Formats: sequence, C-alpha cells, structure tokens
Amino acid sequence: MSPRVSPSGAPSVPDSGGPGDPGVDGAKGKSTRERILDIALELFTEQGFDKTSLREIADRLGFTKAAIYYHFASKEDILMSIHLRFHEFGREMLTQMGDGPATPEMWAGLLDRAIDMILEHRTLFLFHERNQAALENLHRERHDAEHEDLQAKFRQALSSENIDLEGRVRMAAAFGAVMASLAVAGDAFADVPSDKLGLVLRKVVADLLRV
Amino acid sequence: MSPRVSPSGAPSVPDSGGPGDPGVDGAKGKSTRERILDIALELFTEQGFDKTSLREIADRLGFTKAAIYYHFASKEDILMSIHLRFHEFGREMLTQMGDGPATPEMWAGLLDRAIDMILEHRTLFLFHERNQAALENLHRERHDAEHEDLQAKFRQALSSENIDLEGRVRMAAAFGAVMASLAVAGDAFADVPSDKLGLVLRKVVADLLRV
DNA sequence: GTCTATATAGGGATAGAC
DNA sequence: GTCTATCCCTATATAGAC
Repeated sequence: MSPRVSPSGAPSVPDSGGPGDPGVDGAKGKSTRERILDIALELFTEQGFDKTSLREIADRLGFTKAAIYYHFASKEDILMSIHLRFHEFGREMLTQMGDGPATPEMWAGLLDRAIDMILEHRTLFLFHERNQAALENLHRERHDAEHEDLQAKFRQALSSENIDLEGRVRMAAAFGAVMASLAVAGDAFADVPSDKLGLVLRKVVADLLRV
Repeated sequence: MSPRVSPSGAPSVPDSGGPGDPGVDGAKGKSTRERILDIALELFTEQGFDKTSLREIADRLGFTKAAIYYHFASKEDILMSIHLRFHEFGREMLTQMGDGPATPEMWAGLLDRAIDMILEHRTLFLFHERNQAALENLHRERHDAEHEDLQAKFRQALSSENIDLEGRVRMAAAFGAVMASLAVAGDAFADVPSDKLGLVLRKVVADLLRV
C-alpha cells in the first residue's frame, strides 16, 4: 500500500508517442519514464504481463530493476500507465457517441475512427488483446469510474432496446471484425499498406452494418 | 524437468464433458482429474492463468495443492490439458478444410461448424481469448507439431495467393465477428437463446463472405 | 537519477507418511 | 488417492548509498 507519488510533478499526460515533448534531461528524445513504458509495452505484448519481470525491463534499458521504482510505484502502476494511453482513444469514442441511443450509423462512424487508431497503434491494441486477464484484475482493485462509464456505454449500446437482435449482433460483429483483421491476425496482413487495408475494412464494416 | 507420468494409464482422451465415462471410484460423476480441470478452467478464465495458484484450485476441491501433483506433472500440464480439449475442435476444422486452397465457401462452412462449437463451449473459448499470452508461452516451450499445422493452415488460408485482399480480409473479419459476438461480448447476448443467436450469426457470416 | 544490498512473501515442486 | 512438511527459487518491493 501507500503508493509513492511520481517525483516529477508532471501529470500523466497522454504521451502521443510522437517526437513532440522533449525529455527532461538532454534535448535527446524521450524521458526515462517513457522509455520504460515503451519497453514494457513491447515485452508485455510479447510474453505477457505476468511472465515479464521488472528485471527484464531494466536489463533492456541498461540499469537495475530497483531504478524502476523511482519512476513507478509498482509493477501494476506500469500496467496502468500503458492502459491509460489506450484509454485516451476510448474517451474520444465516448464523446463521439454522445448520450443518445446508439444507431448502426453512429456505430459505423465510430469504427471508422477506430480503424485509423488501431492501424496507427497496432501494438497497443494487440497488447490489450493478449493481456485481458491482467487488465481485468487491474480494474477489480482500482475502481476506475471512467473505465466503468466506457464499458457501460458499450454494453448499453449492445443491449439497446431500440435495435433488434440482428442489428445488435451486427454491431458486435463489426467490432470483432475490425479487431481481428488488424490486431489478432495482424501479421497475416502486416505487409499490406495501412491505407489499403483501411479502405477494405471500411467497406466490410459498411457492408456488415448495411449503411 | 523429468516430467512424471500420470499414474493412471488412461490416455488423455478428449473428455467430452458429458456424463459418459464413469470415475474410478464411486459410480458418482467425474473423476478427480476432470474435476481439477473443470475448476482450473473456471478460475483461469476468471482470474487468468498466472494469477491463479494451485492452492486456490486445491482449496475449492477440499484438498491441498500437493495432491494435484498426483494427477498432473506441473501447473503447465493442467494448462496443456485444458488446451487439448480445445484442440479437438481445431483438428476437426483441419480435416474439414482438406488440403486444397481455401475458398470463401469453405470458410463459410467452417464457421458454420465453429458457431455451434463455440456456442456449446463458450467458457472454453473465452478461456482462450483471455489467456493468449500464457498459451503462447506454452507453445514456445513444447513444440506441438499438430498445433503448428493448424496455425500454419490458418495463416496460409489468410495469405492465399488465389484470393484477393478483400476476400482474405473478409475471411479474417468473419472469424473475428463470430468470436466477438459469442465469446468476448458474451454476456451482452447471454440471455439470447443459442439457436436464435446462431441463426443470426450465420446470416451475418454469409453476408460477410458473400456466399 | 541510478545504484547495491536486502527484506519478505508466495508459489511451484518434491519426498515421503498415511 | 490424498495428506503434511519442506525445499527452493524468483519476483516484488524497501532502505539507503552514491
């Protein structure tokens, strides 16, 4: 318990990963904190969260595991930080949905954005696919209100009274179709240019939702 | 190392879960081995493989964790045994595919069967969804030739030269659509009767593959 | 900001009694 | 077929030096 606060007063901004924000030290690239997150994302995606030790992460970066505790309060804190990057996208989707009842048209628009996001952050989405268990444990402990909202909205849309069963199944199916094509079977289409793949997927989604 | 062989000479038959094979002891239901697998499947699906200890499994069954080692050589052996149940379905799909090039029609037939299987063994598929990382580690150690075959065939179909990109994406999408509707968003459609859900899904798949 | 050294716990696995 | 007792290792996490 008694989580230690990150020493740098910096808020946990959604680091876009771009070459934007300069590190605290040299003018050179990313801060140590971000470098830890990058390596962690890579290893967690490859081997899974539980099978990856802090030692492994530290070794890759050239220092010892204890040093990590300067930047993060715990191993779970790292997991959470990565999850937060992902969460940004969810928030965007949420606002886009508004609070009216979900319609197939809206869903199509949502997935349209999602396709771009997934294409651009493939590993991040793959990470979520492959670490569902660890992430659920995370939410069981820390009750993230924001996450609940998102999840609830999602489920609500999929159980909406206004839409018949077939329509709702089609919505779920469209979502799964996108995820499977981009994240899960990712390396099967790895050589396909993103724009081309995106184009086909949009067609598939439109077809599926009949819009 | 030096894996201990299961004492009961029984081959690891694909226990269908039915009330078929009587236990060794009383005429009453399942053998201890199967009861362990059932509880393990439940806990692994709920909390994840790594977050579930042998102690937890044993507690649920009313004995201590050491007793488990009479039935299984290791914790991974339990994971493997559960995975083998799943593998039966893959094998069936494999033979159904034959060795000719995959066509959308064949794929539709494949998914037609898959829908039934998933509907009937939802938790088993959900388990696989949520423990992808642990399962991949399993295959990294023990080189399962059969599994390689299945995986290879799957990828091969998705990268087949005979089918254009859109066709292949549609195949991947169809698969993802089914998985998402049945396993991932499972509780959203939990109250929907299986036959009704299956019917809609078949329609969606046919639509998606244009057959 | 990064390090060494160390505390502590929990989990997987073994040996052998009953 | 199930149990107790125990070994051993790894991993998280802490304290505090540089």
